[in-house]
Amino acid sequence: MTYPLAVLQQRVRQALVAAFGSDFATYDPLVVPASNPKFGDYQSNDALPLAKRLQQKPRDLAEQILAQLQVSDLCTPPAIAGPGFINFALTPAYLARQLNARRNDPRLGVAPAKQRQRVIVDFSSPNIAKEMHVGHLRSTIIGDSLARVLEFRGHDVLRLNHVGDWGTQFGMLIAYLREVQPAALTTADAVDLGDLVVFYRQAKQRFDADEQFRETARQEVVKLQAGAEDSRRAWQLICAQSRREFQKIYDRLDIDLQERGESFYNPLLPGIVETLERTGLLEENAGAQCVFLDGFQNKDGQPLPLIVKKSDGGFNYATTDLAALQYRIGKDEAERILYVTDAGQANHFTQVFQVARRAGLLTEDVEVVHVPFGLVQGEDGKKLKTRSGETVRLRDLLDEAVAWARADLDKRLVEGDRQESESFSQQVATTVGIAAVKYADLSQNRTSNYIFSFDKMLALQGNTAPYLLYAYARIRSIIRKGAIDLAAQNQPATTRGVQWSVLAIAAGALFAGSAGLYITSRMLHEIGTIPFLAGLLQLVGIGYSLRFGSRNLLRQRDRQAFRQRLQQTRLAVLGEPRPTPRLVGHSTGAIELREEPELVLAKHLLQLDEAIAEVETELLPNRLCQYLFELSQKYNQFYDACPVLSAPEPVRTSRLMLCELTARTLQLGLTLLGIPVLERM
RNA sequence: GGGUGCGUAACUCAGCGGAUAGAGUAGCUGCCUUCUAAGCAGCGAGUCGUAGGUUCAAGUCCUACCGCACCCGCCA
Repeated sequence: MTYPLAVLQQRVRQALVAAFGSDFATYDPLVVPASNPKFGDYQSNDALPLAKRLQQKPRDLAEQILAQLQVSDLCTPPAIAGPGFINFALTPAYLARQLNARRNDPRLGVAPAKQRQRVIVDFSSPNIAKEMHVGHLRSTIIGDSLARVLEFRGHDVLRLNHVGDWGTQFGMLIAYLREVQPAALTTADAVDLGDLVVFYRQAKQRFDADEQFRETARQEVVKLQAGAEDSRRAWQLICAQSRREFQKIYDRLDIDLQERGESFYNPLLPGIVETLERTGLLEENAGAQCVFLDGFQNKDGQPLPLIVKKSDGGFNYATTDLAALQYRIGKDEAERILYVTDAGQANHFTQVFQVARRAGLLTEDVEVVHVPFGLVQGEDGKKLKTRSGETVRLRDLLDEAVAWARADLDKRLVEGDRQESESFSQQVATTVGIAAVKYADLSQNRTSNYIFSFDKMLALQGNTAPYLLYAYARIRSIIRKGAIDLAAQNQPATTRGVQWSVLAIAAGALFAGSAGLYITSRMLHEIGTIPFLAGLLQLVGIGYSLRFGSRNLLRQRDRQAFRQRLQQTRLAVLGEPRPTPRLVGHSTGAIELREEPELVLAKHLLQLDEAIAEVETELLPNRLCQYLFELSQKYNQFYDACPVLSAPEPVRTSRLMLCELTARTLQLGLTLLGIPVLERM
């Protein structure tokens, strides 16, 4: 099962070899979707650039390619047009065959990557003791989506939350904590994060205003780094409080993330400086240990240093990033590392990567990519600053999005004279609101700045999540009705649906099983975070890679089980009368395509792999959004023009199956964006 | 001053060296006795910042300039 574009590329390559020799065996043909539907579905541009190389006119070359081209099994006879384009139009029979072949494939024909890689996606990364705000939204949402796509393609993905759990701000926080709430140093849960944010501000005020306090704070950092018991305890307390609050956000957003903060790399920092010393890169400047960079200058044209050890003896973030790189390559065995952070850090990463290369920490076989995204700006076009006091908290943003969606739903319920349960309304509003927030972010090219606006983000028309979810819900509605009819006609009553009691038992078993898995995987994880024990494990011969693999397996099964439970809860809450039988397997009919909207929809369904492949290589989730939006548009056009349930057989069954494939494609795509679907809305 | 990114319809943005540059919003006009109208069909809207260059072909690549934003030695 291969997608049309890949097949055509292959055929063009074969034709080129036949026409011009084996030099073209490794040539990458320029086959692309047609620029305009009137030219067909795909076009080859290969004749044009070859004109120079082969000293012939493009149209003549096109003729020769055409003479060797064998595509009669999928296209109408191709035609040469314009200066030398070759246009392809897929036949309805081929489209139908391809779609039929995908009906029982959960991957919808999207093949796993040929070369599976171990990929680290470093994203989200908020700072401890601060609240997550809109600035974290982009990293979190984009990073999650990229990780999902890479996982779907079969890569071994490690999602790391590089939280800011270390650094000078902790000196300030601990010093202040010691001053105003000494009880917190000994009693658990004496403060909560709501207070902690205020607490941070107060500490900062104190820090800015009082020279003496600044000195105390500095000493506190030294004590913490030296491992003083009570300082460490205060630090852990602050981290734990913060972590709990972050987790609430991640749960709401359905983000799976493994915390491994900056402090994790602390033991490796002196080694990094030693390595730099040994490789002769380290220089002292004004009391600081630095590496002077190639191609970076300061205002006076002097080489710019990357400081790895401050004059006060402390390390800073560049050192931590170098250590993290070393660990991720050496211990995690990463082959590709993605850093999903704002574009403002581009310089920093270029510098760190440069030093890492020169020091031999980073070798050619590892790909490190800074995946930048634009700023979150206010309506005034200025950056939304953390300390402005005007920054929108993520919590509030999500609340507001949900409230907005709820108001809209309530209005629709009144207008449509519908009665729905409170839990239904809550479920729909929550899903739609959060989906809207995610989609608004993902659907934009991440490199451009993002003008933050409730109005636009939560608009429920146009290229938005609600539009896609609505298209999905409409399809499911048809399928429910159509499938039930089909069942009444064709199926004995005994096979109808699943008993709720059976479901309940299954859910219970799943829960128990996954809890067990969770505990096991958690233990393995905890062991792994203690370097000594991890080393011991290696000694016993388990081996790091084995551990990594098994943990991922467990995590994946764990996740699947959780998702299934969630799905069941959703069904129950949404009050669906009975589980919807899948069409696949119920019907002996096949997809046949006659009407134009059916063909247009079919062709688009067969471009899913192109969209996914683009996200994987370009790391731009907006390409997938664009694909899904166009798919929804094409489905809605089909919906308008082609009645499904009232159509005579075999058209009815064929269209029902087309609906089902569209629904599954939408669901898969949205899942890869981190957005769940709704059966009804 | 140096660096990075951006500049496309009234607004928000897509755009992969290829044929006549696309969506969505907002505005206007139609379409619900028929599968969910959060929908569909239609209309208007452009010197792709400016000027050069590379190329058979440039919104896309290169150079310069203009404008905006961000980064630039001990924060991350």
